Amino acid sequence: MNIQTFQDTLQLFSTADSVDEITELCRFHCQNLGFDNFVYALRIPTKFSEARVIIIKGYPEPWLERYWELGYHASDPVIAYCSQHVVPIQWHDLRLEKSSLSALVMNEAAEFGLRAGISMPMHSPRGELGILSFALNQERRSEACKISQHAMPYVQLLGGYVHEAVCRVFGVADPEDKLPLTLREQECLRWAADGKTSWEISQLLKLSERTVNFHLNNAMIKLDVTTRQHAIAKAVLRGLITPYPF
Amino acid sequence: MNIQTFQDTLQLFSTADSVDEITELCRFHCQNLGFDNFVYALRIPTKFSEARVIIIKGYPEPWLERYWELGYHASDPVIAYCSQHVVPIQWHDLRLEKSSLSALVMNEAAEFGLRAGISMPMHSPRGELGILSFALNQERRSEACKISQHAMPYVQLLGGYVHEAVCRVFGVADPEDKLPLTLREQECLRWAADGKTSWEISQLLKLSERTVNFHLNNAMIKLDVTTRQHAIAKAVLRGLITPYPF
DNA sequence: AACTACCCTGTTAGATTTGACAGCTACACC
DNA sequence: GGTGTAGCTGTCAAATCTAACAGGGTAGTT
Repeated sequence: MNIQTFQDTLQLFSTADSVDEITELCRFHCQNLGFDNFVYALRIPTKFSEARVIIIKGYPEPWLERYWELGYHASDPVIAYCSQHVVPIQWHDLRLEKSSLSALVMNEAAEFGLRAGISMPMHSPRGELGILSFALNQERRSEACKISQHAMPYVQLLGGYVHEAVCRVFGVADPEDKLPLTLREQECLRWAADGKTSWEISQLLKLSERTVNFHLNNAMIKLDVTTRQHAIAKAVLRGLITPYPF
Repeated sequence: MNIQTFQDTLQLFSTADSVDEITELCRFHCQNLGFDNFVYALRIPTKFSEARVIIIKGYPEPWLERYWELGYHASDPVIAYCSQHVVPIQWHDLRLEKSSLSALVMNEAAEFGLRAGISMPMHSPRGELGILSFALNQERRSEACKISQHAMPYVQLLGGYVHEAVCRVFGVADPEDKLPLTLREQECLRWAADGKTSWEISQLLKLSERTVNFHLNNAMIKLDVTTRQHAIAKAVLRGLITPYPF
């Protein structure tokens, strides 16, 4: 299939309005590109509770179950890569340290028939992270490389359209409650995330130390947490604050 | 140029390490795709409501000047579209209301030789927004449509690589070479980011409270900070830890 | 005038973290 | 055997944060 024809099929995602339709389209492209399995996972930072995860399944069910049960998402090198980049990666290009948790996850995946593959990260405006992956149960390494290499541009293109379709179907585009934090709360949090103590922040903002604690406390209440660490992790993850240099 | 050859040329962005190199590569692709002008703009959120903007120029200078002077970015329909989407748009597909500010901007752009075009939005992990645009000074509308249509997939692919290159060159979110946190350090940090106290973490990991503090202290030393908050902000921003589902 | 949202400040007690002093085991590598 | 790295545990004092009790203000809306 040449690129223009491929591009035309992508328009189908614009009209898909159910999970099943999207799944079918993905399955089609998966086969078409010569892969055995696919999965698309979307992480949506939610209000004050935890993140919400949506999955379009085309992976072996036993693996997905094991994956979530053992919390492999925390060590998955693909997720680590995707949360930092915007272009696709072939799994064999991931730099893994031997006998690391990351390597363990990848090895176990291989046992479930996910031996090689390619993943495309998608970031959207409100911090959503989507990952579209295609996998091969291919023994021969050179063959797998060839297929992955060839699929690179197609997967990158697909990523955007799958992402938009899923976001649309699940109504992710809610612009509501964008900034639950007031200006002062953001300022104080940002400095706290920069390692400043309450007293130091009070000097920076020319406030009393009590006021700084007041704002930070309000921020913690709004974020539904009880420590500054948790508040900062949450705020950073959903882009509510952007700590300075580093 | 077929898609595989095109994909190969994209790898050049990975090694570009100056604005000039990136500009040259963009200029090449601009001509190659049949366009007259291009521009890539990257908006990096810094403080609250403030932002840093980086521009790779391939647009008529007088237009860029006028654009910034009159604050057109506030009414630019391309920016409005790009801040909400992840797939490219052909300008003539933008829904404009007559005699709106948006229409005014587009009309004026046309007077500067930017009559038709296509733009690709790029969002990255920490809220950066990149927009890669190619423009045509083409009188005949049908001709322009054809070129834009054909360029769609190429521009979408280009977007990711230009974006990564610019972010790398300007040190946006540069992880200054991964600091290796040990397994235990990551675990402790992850739980701390989830609002757990040292004692709670010790129960979760079946360690003594002292040991948890020991690991967290080591993590803080490696990250060159003096508080847990700072350590967590840094680790989260660099993707060293992933506190939430995922 | 009442209500709301945001901002500012004070005190106190108890929990938690930070930084310093110690010491121990296990494994890999040269 | 020595060296390095990673992991584990202890005590103690000072710094810092959390949570609770207070109180004050401005500005804009209904």
